Amino acid sequence: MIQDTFTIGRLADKANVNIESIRYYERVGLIKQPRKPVSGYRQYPVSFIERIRFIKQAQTYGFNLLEIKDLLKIGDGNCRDVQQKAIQKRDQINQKISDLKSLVKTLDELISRCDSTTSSQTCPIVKTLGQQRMQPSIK
Amino acid sequence: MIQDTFTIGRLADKANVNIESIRYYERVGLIKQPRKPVSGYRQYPVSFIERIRFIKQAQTYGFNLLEIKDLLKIGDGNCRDVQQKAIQKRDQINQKISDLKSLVKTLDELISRCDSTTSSQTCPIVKTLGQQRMQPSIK
DNA sequence: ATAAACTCCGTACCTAGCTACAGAGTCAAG
DNA sequence: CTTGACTCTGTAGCTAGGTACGGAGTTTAT
Repeated sequence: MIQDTFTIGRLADKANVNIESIRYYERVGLIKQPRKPVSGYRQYPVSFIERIRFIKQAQTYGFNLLEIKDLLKIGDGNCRDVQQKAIQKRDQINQKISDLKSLVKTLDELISRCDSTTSSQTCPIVKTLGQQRMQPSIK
Repeated sequence: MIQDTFTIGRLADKANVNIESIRYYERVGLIKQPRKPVSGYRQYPVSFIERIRFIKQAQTYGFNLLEIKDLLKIGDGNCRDVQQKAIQKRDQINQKISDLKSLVKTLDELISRCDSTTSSQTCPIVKTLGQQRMQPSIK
């Protein structure tokens, strides 16, 4: 018989998070409580593994749980309501990408020529991103 | 006469952060205490504006203060010691970029065709990043 | 059929990253 | 030369995002 649902412990294991984190995500509305049939034990379908991994990944890109909630909502079906939000998110992410690219470029330069030039007075990494731009932080 | 140093309040203003944050960054070693001549008031050179903005920007890309400290250290001169670290950082950031690109791609698709297709059972955004990869989180 | 392992809920605790406050000293405009 | 704004240090408090714990019920391996 194929295992098609997981208990919370198995899920936590598969998604590589703490059990308590899962219950926390449920509490704050990032995942909804699955059915709890017989005993009261949560029965998670496999899809939850991906969803939780997504949450974890997205965090490392600088999204907070509220923003992640938005992203998940966009993916969760009725995107007509959130199309505008999707566009904003996309633009925001594109901005991140281009900033990160400048950072990589600077790192590359530093990596390849830090043998020759010693101690430049001005820090090039900081200069890369330190300019005023202040994206309006979509909420 | 040209204004070439700032008090903490002016700096906070220019860099668009709270005064207390600046003192906090000092405490945790992200910026070093500038000279405090006459009165004990901190005198910041202009370069600190960029530095603090950099810290703020970097945070929005998912770097924590420790990682930002590393990045700043790389930029701060003797990069011979930290060249290896720079390479790791670059690779880590490149990974972020490519993940974010997939996310943008998915968002684009959703944006353009969510009018036609209604309610796909599987969430494509989650699928994009939810796969196991687990970059080893350089420390 | 019982012990070990798992889960339940609620609440309390923890760390990172700020942010506020108190009480005292300093500066600058009128 | 005073009054209001600014800064000092030190310490306390706050929010987000978890993490741990206690006491009770459930499941499973033997």
